[in-house]
Amino acid sequence: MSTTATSTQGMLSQTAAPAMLEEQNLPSQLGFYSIFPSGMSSLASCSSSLCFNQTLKSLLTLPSSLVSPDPPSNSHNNNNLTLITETLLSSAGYHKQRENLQAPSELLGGPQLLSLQRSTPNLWAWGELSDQSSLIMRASSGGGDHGDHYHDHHRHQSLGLSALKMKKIKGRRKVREPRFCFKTMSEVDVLDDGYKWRKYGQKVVKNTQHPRSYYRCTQDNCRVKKRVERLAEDPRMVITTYEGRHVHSPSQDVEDSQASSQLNDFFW
DNA sequence: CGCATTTGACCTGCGC
DNA sequence: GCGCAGGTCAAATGCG
Repeated sequence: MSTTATSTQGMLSQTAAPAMLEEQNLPSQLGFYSIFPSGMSSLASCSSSLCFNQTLKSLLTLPSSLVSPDPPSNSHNNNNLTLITETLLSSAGYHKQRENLQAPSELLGGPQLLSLQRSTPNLWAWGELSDQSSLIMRASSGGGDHGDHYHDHHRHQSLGLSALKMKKIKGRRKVREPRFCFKTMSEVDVLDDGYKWRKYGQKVVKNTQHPRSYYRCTQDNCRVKKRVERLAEDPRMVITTYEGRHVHSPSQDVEDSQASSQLNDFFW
């Protein structure tokens, strides 16, 4: 089902034209940011893939210190994405417009190219990994999800980790990598973001027509994952959720790597 | 033949 | 405690 988008290799330069950014209310109680490059207020005026690439690559090349405070000062108030968007947009010449919040129906029906979503409230706090067992977990999994935890469990058992210690690990709240979402209008599911991904699962989510696909970065030691699904209310919209930070620069064609090298000094 | 994808099974978390 | 749903694994399969 998934196909790779034709590669559009435009980088968003530091002098990019300003855009409008709107925060909108959704039924999910999550804040969505929609980015409209200047002069491109409708889908017809811009290739969605191009817009996606431009903005996403800029996001992916932000200094990690700006992307994710580690740990965040308030684990119950995840503002990582807000920080991402505001920092990125100001540095890239975008500006934000909070006025005229749109209703959900307008959001779904209106012209939009790409949006960012705040991470869900991160109840799996960052700041609580301070003891030895937690450090083991983090070092081995990179602070992974429950799947990594599951394998860490077996790994630790094989290494002879005491049952008491395992119980201590299991009793801890897990750590989640920083996450953010893009909502893109696109015919293809997997948009080119400069990184190479391997699909490791697909799941039909309840009450949705379209399956959710799970991808993992193919780079060794890079544990970044992404989920790709189509919006139930509007199958034209693709929701891409990134989790984690890349520990390498994007794998790209020669000409593209040259074009993007300026911003790839910082990667995650 | 090697690598990517598919897909059923399994595990964990969460709500009731 | 139980059942459900989401997320991941890994063997099977497909493809270049």
